[in-house]
Order: sequence, then C-alpha cells, then structure tokens
Amino acid sequence: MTSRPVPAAVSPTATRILDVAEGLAQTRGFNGFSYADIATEIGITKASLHYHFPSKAELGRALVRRYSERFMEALTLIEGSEPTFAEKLRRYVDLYEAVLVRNRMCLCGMLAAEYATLPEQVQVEIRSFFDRNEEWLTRVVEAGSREGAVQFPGTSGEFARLLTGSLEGSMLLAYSYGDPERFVESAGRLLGQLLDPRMAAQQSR
Amino acid sequence: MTSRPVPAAVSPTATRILDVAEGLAQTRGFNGFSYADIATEIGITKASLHYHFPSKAELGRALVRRYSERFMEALTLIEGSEPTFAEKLRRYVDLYEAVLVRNRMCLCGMLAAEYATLPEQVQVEIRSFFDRNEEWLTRVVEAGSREGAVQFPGTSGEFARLLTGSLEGSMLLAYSYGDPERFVESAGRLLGQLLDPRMAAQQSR
DNA sequence: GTCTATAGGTGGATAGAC
DNA sequence: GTCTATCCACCTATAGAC
Repeated sequence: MTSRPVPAAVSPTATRILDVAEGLAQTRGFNGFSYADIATEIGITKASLHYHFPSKAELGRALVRRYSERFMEALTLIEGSEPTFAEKLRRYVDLYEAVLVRNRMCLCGMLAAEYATLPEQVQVEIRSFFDRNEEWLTRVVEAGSREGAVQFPGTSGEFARLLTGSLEGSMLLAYSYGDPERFVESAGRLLGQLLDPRMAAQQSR
Repeated sequence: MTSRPVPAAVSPTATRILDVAEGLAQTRGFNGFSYADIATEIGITKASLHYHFPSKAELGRALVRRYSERFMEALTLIEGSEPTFAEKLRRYVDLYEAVLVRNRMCLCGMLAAEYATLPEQVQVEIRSFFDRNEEWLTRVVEAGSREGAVQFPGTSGEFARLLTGSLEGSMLLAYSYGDPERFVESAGRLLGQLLDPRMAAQQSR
C-alpha cells in the first residue's frame, strides 16, 4: 500500500502546545488566551513557548492550519465507504457535533468573529478553511443533485454556502448556551427541510 | 396619543461612548477594544470614561442592553403595518443586512463567540437578546403556520431557533469575508427553501 | 464632568545562562 | 530546549485636583 505524505516532524512539545492552545482558542477565542495560560497548563515557562512558536501570530497560523488539515482528512474519510448523499451530509454534521460535545466551538467559526483583530497569516488560514469546506460540500451537493437526492434553486456552491453558514451559526448559539442538543435539533431540521422539501411539507402540522 | 415610557435620561456623553463602543465591539469583539480606543476616538481621557461607566463590565451590560432594546423596537415596528408572513421574515432579514452593510457583525452574535470570557452581567444580556428574538420569531412563525403560509415539522419554537442560528451564522461568514452579498444570497435562499418547499423543489435544476 | 497622575497587573517578546 | 530575568507596551481602575 502507498503511504500518503507525512508533514515535517513536529516535536512532542510543539504538539502539546498546539493541543492546549487549540482548546483555549476554541473556548475563549484567539484574543482570550495568553502564552501564560498555555505555559501554566503545560508546566513550562512562557519563554520556552517562544522557542517553539516565536510569535503568537505564528502559533495561530499553525493552530488553524493543523485544524484545517485534520478537518479535510475527516472529510476525505467520509467519502471512503461510498455513502449515500444523505449519509455524507449527516456525517458532515456529526463533525460539528463532535466538537460541541467537548464544549468547544468550531475553531474557525470562533476566529471568524475575531477576524478584524487577527494577524494576516491567521486570516488567510481561516478563509482557506471555509473555502475548502465549501469546495468539498459543493462537490458532494453536485453529486447528490445529479443522483436526484436533492433539489434546489441556484448553484451547488450557493447551496453549500448556505449549509456552512447555517451550521456554523447554529453551532455558535448552541455553544454559547452550553447546549449541544440545540445544535442537533437545528441541524437535523435543516437537513430534513432542505434535503426533502416535499416530505417536510407533508410532515408539517 | 399615548407616549410610550422613555428610559431614564442618558447624558449625551454616555450616549456617545456607547455609540463608539458599539462600533468597536461589533467589529473587534468585547475583548478587542479598550477604554483607550474609545477615549481616543471621542477626544476625552480614559479616566473620564470611568465616570460614565465605572467598569468595562457595566459598559458591556449597557451596550448589549441598548442594542437589544433597539432591536426589539425594530421588531415591533415590523408588525405595525400588518404585513404578510413572508414580508415579516424578509424585514427580519433586512435588519441583519442593515448591520452587515455597515461592515459590522451582529453585536450579540459577536459576543456569543466570546461568551466564556465575558462578565456574567453581559452573558445574561446576550442570552436575553436571543431568547427575546426567539420569542418574537416563534409568534410570527406560529401565526404564519395558522395562515398556512408555512409548513414544517416540529414546533414553531424549533423552527424559530433554526432561523436565528442560520442567519447569525451566514452573517458571521459574510462579515469575515467582508461581503454582505454572501449573506443576502444565503438568507434569500434559506427563506425561499424553508418557506415554500414545494416551490423550491419545482425550481430546482 | 473632566483632567493629571499613577497604581497594579498582564500582554507578547527577548537576552543570555545552563 | 528550557530556564531566569527583564523590557516595554498596554490594560482596567482609582485618587484627587480643577
């Protein structure tokens, strides 16, 4: 079997730093945590952190890039078992839910709010995340449309944007209420209504 | 005619402070601006700000409360001319758009991301905003449902939550991309698909 | 109500020893 | 790689004169 390319080796400490910083960023935002917070939790000094990530901007860039890479890998995994269109979307939603049940917000949704205050390198990574999400979803929706599994006006890309935006927003509110069920509720309803409008209409009361 | 109750008089300076702080909070978040930022823009000293708002927590509380009150007033105005169900929703969406075209994010959507780091008084006001939004939308949806203008599975409240979450999320992404059109696109699509599923199905390509 | 002055703390970041 | 020590900018907040 062929092994896919592995990113340049990252030291265990750098990984640990990213792990801790990720949790902090997903709950408090990029401006809501400091090097001191990470240092305390890991048990090293602030100065040592700067050896691994010279500036907070570089830490942020690495943070979002890793998050983004992992997310894309998860998207690739979804398509592995050749699921139906509805299954693909359900698993896509599951990725969001998995973040919420850990009492975290999507890293990129979180940073989208702070966008104006972020270092440019981080802004670029955030956009890349959403662009890649949209590309994947567009392909999925396109395929679903060809199979007749979904119908909608406009382009697949526009439909994909609506999905991403709606899910991020429902996630944001569920996060702030500390109630993942709120997201599950809305996401299920969204898919149900958008995917099979005729059934939704029949089910109405 | 009867005049509605007016809130306790607020000094012109306090109003000016709130105006500036609101703009900053909507673009940079609550943790993204300081007393110094406000002071510079207004042309008074930081110390003077503390006379009007002793702590940043109190400033935040006042900020969200005013924003919330104004938003609710706008919602009341929507119902004034006895519009159709579709018109009410469209005007609701217009409120979001009006914020975006000023290159701002919804104050409460913005602060929802920072929720974990906010003073408790501010957290309470944020929740209140979303709860009141949901209540208003629920009533509107309930009425629309009775008139047969909309059909959906589940309760009106659940449908209302889906709408709020989806709009806030589409707004957040449009804000970070600096592209209000992105929101208009998605919001129009959302209403179109959810409000008349059968028509949406027919329009598909 | 607004000012000057300042306290007391935390932010990210660097120098240089080990 | 990690440490101690330190810098300097910035933060919220207060005291007290005007």
